[in-house]
Amino acid sequence: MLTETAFESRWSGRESGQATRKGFPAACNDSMRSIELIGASMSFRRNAEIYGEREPADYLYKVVSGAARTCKVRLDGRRQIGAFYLPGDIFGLETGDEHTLSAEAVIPSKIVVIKRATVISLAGRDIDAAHQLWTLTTRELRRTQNHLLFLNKTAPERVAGFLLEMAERAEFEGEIELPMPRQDIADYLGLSIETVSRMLRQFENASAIALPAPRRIVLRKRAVLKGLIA
Amino acid sequence: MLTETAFESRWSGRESGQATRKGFPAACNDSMRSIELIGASMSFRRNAEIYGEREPADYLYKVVSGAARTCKVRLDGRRQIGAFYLPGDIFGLETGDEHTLSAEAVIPSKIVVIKRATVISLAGRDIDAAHQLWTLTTRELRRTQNHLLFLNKTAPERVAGFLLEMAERAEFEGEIELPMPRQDIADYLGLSIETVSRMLRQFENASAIALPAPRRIVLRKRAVLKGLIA
DNA sequence: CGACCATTTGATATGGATCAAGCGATGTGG
DNA sequence: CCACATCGCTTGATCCATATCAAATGGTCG
Repeated sequence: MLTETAFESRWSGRESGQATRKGFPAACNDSMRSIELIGASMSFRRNAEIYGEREPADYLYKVVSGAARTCKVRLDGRRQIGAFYLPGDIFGLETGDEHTLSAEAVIPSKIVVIKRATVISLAGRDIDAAHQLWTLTTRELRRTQNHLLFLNKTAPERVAGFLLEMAERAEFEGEIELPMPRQDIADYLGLSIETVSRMLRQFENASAIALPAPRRIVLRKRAVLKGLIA
Repeated sequence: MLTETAFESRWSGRESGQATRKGFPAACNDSMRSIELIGASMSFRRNAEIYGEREPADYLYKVVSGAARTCKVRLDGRRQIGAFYLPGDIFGLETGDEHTLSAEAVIPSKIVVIKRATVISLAGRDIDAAHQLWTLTTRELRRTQNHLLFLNKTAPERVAGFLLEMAERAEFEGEIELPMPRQDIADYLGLSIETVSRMLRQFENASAIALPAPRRIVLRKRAVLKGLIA
């Protein structure tokens, strides 16, 4: 099956020529391109830790293939996911000297790593690099603010918002391949997996989406979802 | 009464020599000091809008006295407060070309305003200015991430976290003068005013705090509050 | 085929919202 | 100087959205 093959090549680790992703500001794929030149490429297995909370923030990371998440786990086991990073996205700059969140591979992933000091020292000499670094940070800030905003919405609003966000970042708008399990979505949205599941079912019953497989979501009526996010 | 006088001078608009605030990284009061030199000072009445959502983000702002909040109001009237800014804090850089949140004065406030283009062009020439701009953005990002983290906690955790955060920024740790009404706290924490009120009462019953006046909070047992935030 | 894991589905519990007074300051006009 | 209105806050009673608990189902891989 054609789509299944695409899915496999994109998410399962046998990445064949990391696809250029659509619907993404050019700057994001292009800025800090130098990272790929100077950085080292590393592979991570599913759920492998990329860095831990409180570890010194010595590196920046760029997703080549696969997907990463940042998160904070609390004593009682509750977990908040800070963000998901897809191919082309850069992460690890969220902080001062040490990481405030840990990072893990959602699925088998290739990540390019570069010393933070190199970037910062480059930014100290090259005004363009400095500007790129700032742009990147600003983008991260906007994303975080946006995330913050949906945490005081209702469950349907959160899930609809998540789907629309993923659709914008997806290779083909209108069809989403989710790299992450329901638990990750739940922890990102501050809901239980059961509620996430029920909301998806509800959207499907309203024929706003179709669910050919748990990790595959087809957006049928974008307007219905948009109407939900208030 | 001594403390009452301090309160008045700080929050009521007859600001006498904006106090240097304690417990705050030096960089925060010092960075972008130039703003005060080149910027224009403006006064805002209580609840006056400083800028609106979707307005072009042409300026940066620094609180001289008083307090500001950023927020987003939804169709149904629900409101999420993004952050509070106290004297010395800079805001308005959260975004790209237009503000994603609006900003208002919490109480009568003096705000210094500087053209964003000026700052950005300065940063384009001066590597130090660029670095300061980046530092400021990073700090904002960290604050936002931290805020994000408490939105999936329980009500007591959120309120305790808020008190500890305010205490750290307060002039005198151990005694907090809140510039904002309960509704603002509720909208910042994603709770109802009733719940905020009940949590405060609960902390008072546990003698973790004292409430000599609604806007005045004395921290008696910091450890109890810290224990609550999990 | 069988075991395991992720997901879905159903039943019940609960934290916090909402609804509805009451209360205490602050300010205003008589 | 005091009655009274107003506003912000608190308190109590009830309700509801979502969590939690408990199976059942389905998909994947050895």
